[in-house]
Amino acid sequence: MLGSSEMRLQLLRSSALFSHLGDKEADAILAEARVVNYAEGEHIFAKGDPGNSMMAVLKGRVVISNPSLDGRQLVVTIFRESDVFGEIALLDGKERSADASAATDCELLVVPRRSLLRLLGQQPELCIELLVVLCERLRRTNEQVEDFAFLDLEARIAKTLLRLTRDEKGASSTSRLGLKISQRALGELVGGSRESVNKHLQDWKRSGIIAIEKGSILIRDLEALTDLA
Amino acid sequence: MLGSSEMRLQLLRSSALFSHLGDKEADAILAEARVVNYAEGEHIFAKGDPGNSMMAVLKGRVVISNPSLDGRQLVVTIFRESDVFGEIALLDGKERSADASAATDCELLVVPRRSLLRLLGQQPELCIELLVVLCERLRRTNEQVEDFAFLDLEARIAKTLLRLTRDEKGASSTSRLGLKISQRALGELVGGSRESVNKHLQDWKRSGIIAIEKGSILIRDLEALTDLA
DNA sequence: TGAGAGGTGTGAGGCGCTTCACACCCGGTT
DNA sequence: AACCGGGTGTGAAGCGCCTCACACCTCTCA
Repeated sequence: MLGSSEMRLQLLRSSALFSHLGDKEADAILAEARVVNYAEGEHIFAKGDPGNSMMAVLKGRVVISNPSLDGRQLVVTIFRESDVFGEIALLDGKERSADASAATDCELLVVPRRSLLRLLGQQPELCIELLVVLCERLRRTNEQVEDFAFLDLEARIAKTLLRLTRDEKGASSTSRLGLKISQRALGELVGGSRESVNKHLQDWKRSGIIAIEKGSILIRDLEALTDLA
Repeated sequence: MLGSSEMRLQLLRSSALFSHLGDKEADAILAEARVVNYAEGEHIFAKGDPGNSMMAVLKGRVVISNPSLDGRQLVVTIFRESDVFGEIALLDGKERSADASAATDCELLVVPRRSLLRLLGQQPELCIELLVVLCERLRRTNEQVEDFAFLDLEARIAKTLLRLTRDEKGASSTSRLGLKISQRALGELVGGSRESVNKHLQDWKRSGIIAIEKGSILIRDLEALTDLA
């Protein structure tokens, strides 16, 4: 893997958190960080584990989810290239607050606790950057609480459907508003059963709001969907 | 109000966020911060307002809540002496993410955005302190999402009842495990209707888990309540 | 003294969602 | 070929919670 260090530097820079780092600091991080690969479906860490590192996604997707006592899962977030996760446990030194596993084959940059803490003390810039990341996280999570408290399942499905297509479009400009996701996975995202998800999708199909073909969901009437959410 | 500046300094120091500040820095904050009083029930800020300040509670209680489209309220947190709130909007420069109003008469230290940002750049200590505060917030909010997704109303009521008594005991050591709160307010805390809250409380009263007297709730069987949550 | 406001207790009806059960379709395996 | 696992479509039954409606109690205030 010679010659890949410049590439890694680029990747590191592409993440919002590290974008303002100088060469020296970026090198310092890279020197102490490891690159780790995970295969699709592989476990990265579990809620309750000691959290002595932070990860940046270099490649692939990572699912963050919460397990319930009876084995169900609630998917909290899906992280992609240039996202950073696992900061919480790293910063306060407590347990990991959720499960993380690889949604696709992926490549992660693992930054150990000590390195990052030291750097934080020296780099107010980085520190503030991290504050902003946490703020975004907090806003997103607050919104989730609100959604669960105020919206019914139909609205929550509509909302996450819209969010997912927005995210997809931003990342890789897919030809159309098509979304490939299993209904069970959608259920885990919105906190509902697979069956209920299916019934709402069928309703929408009948009213022409969406179409379903080859296991992927096409949005036909974006406005109607926005109204539902 | 001459002579109160030392007192304010003490109060400032009592908050976790500012506990590690040197005299010089604390003075710097105090010089630019204002002390503002709010009467019980008074509005402090509303979701969507521009957020150009952060507050520390010197005295009293502040309720943070989210409004729904149909006028209901979900109470997210209750802050008390030495807590800090409103950091999110301050840090990322966006709108306030929730409503804040005075649950009791209270006295707040209002730190303007510019002062704090400047200080953050100079004081890595403070910055890291703030990171920890945000982490705690995030853990708490994540837990709320989980609760809404996995627990039924009964369990949520039990859980917040326990949390409230714990918080009370920590602050002012009340003689017994008594908790004075209206059932409507409890409903807003757990995301349920006043009637449903009442029914569960009645159930518990019948089974001897709690007692209700003079509009305040006594916990009789703490263990049973813990099992429910 | 009587009226009104705010908190509490309780039942009836209804809606949304879950669970269970079963049928179907498709792609890969043996 | 027969077979499986995983994703999908659909109905029946049941439960939890909400809304509505109404009664009662207590405190405050005119």
